[in-house]
Amino acid sequence: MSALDGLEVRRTTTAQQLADGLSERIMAGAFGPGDRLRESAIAAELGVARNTIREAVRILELTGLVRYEVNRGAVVIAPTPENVEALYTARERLETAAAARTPSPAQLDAITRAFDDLVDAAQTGDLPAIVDRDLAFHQAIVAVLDSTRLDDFFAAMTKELRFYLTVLTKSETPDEVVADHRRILDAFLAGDRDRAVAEIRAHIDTSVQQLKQVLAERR
Amino acid sequence: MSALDGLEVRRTTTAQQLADGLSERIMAGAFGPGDRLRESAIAAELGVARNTIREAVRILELTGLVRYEVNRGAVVIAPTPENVEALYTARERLETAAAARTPSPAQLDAITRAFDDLVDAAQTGDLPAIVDRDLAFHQAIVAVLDSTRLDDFFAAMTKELRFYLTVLTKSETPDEVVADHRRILDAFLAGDRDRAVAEIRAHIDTSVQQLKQVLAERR
DNA sequence: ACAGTTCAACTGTACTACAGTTCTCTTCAT
DNA sequence: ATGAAGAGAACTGTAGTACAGTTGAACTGT
Repeated sequence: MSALDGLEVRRTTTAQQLADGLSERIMAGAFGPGDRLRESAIAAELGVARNTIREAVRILELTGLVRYEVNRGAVVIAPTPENVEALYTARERLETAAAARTPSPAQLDAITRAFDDLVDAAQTGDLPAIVDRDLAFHQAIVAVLDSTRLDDFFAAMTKELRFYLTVLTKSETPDEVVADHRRILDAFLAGDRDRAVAEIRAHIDTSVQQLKQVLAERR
Repeated sequence: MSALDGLEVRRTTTAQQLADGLSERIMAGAFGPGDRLRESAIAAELGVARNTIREAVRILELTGLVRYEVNRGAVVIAPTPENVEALYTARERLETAAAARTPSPAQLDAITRAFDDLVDAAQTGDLPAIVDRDLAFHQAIVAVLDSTRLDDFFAAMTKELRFYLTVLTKSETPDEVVADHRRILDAFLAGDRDRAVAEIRAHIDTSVQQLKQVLAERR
């Protein structure tokens, strides 16, 4: 602990900060799926130049929350059925691949802790927190793959998914969520890799079915 | 075949075209690892405005060929040992996960064709072509995962890797390359998933060792 | 060889401008 | 009412200029 801890000149650009801020607001629902991000409006409101906003939005594109359409600018991604399907397929592949491996004690510990956190959140009933912990649990599973690149990739998908979930609010009760994940955790703790794979597959399958139903109803 | 085939108004932006062009040039070695992309120079040379170049480079960042450093601008990625290691680890996880699945006949066919292409290239001895076909073979393996998102992710890594390989020129002979891949293909064709996984693991392992050695010698 | 200084080059950001595209609203014909 | 058409507003994509702050490299004195 040095005497200079915490002292740090701003080691970031305005555009980066704007990207972070915009990201937060989008995740919080200030912009819905499919909404356009109008540059001049945002620039005026935040008191920065339009090209700076443009850069910020390009940075946002990196995280996958928006995509560019020619002559229409940045558009917030929308949960189309195909998109949701593709997202969950990728998740399933990664998580089952992870479950097929033998986790290190530390990794097993991290998964267990993530589960405990989920249980805590479920008891309070705080829905956004539950979603957060749910996704963190799965991130801990993917970490068993021991690959930072895959961790990052999964984290990006998680961000996208969390956004969809805030929009779609799926219907499972907290108790069901906990029960689902407990089965997965048990399989891991028992060292039964086949069962872990199967549980994860089942869990993701029901999740995607639910989501697709919510999507269909929204029409 | 309509009378209007091929007629297409440019459905892309200048920045996108610039990004594509720059990407090509980087892949071709016009910029080496660690080189900075100087905005004003490029803008002047190509006759576009600097902010357009900036956008182009931000788009480039999406594909992973450059990354931004504060107050230094865009820098071409460099093959550090950690980076190469991380890349190959992610590859190994994805490819072995794919090999653990049962490929559809079409997928098996695609893998076989990719191998044949590799053999053709090896016979001509055209090194860049060999690298291309090599990577295409592995892309075909990952396709067994049946996930477009993972396909895209792998393709992005492939782009990065191809860039490194053009810089590093590893030492395997074409014959060795073909032999290596033939073993993998055989395991797939035999439907022996365990052997396929093992062969892939071995192949990637030797690749990464070779690359790391080349890296060490370059110092 | 080394620390300090200086200066040119470059990035990050702001502001202005304008052509071309998309969106919206109104008008007109069915 | 409904839909087609057209006009105008709003917005994006791009160009160009400007300037403060940072970085890197040459230069200086030690």
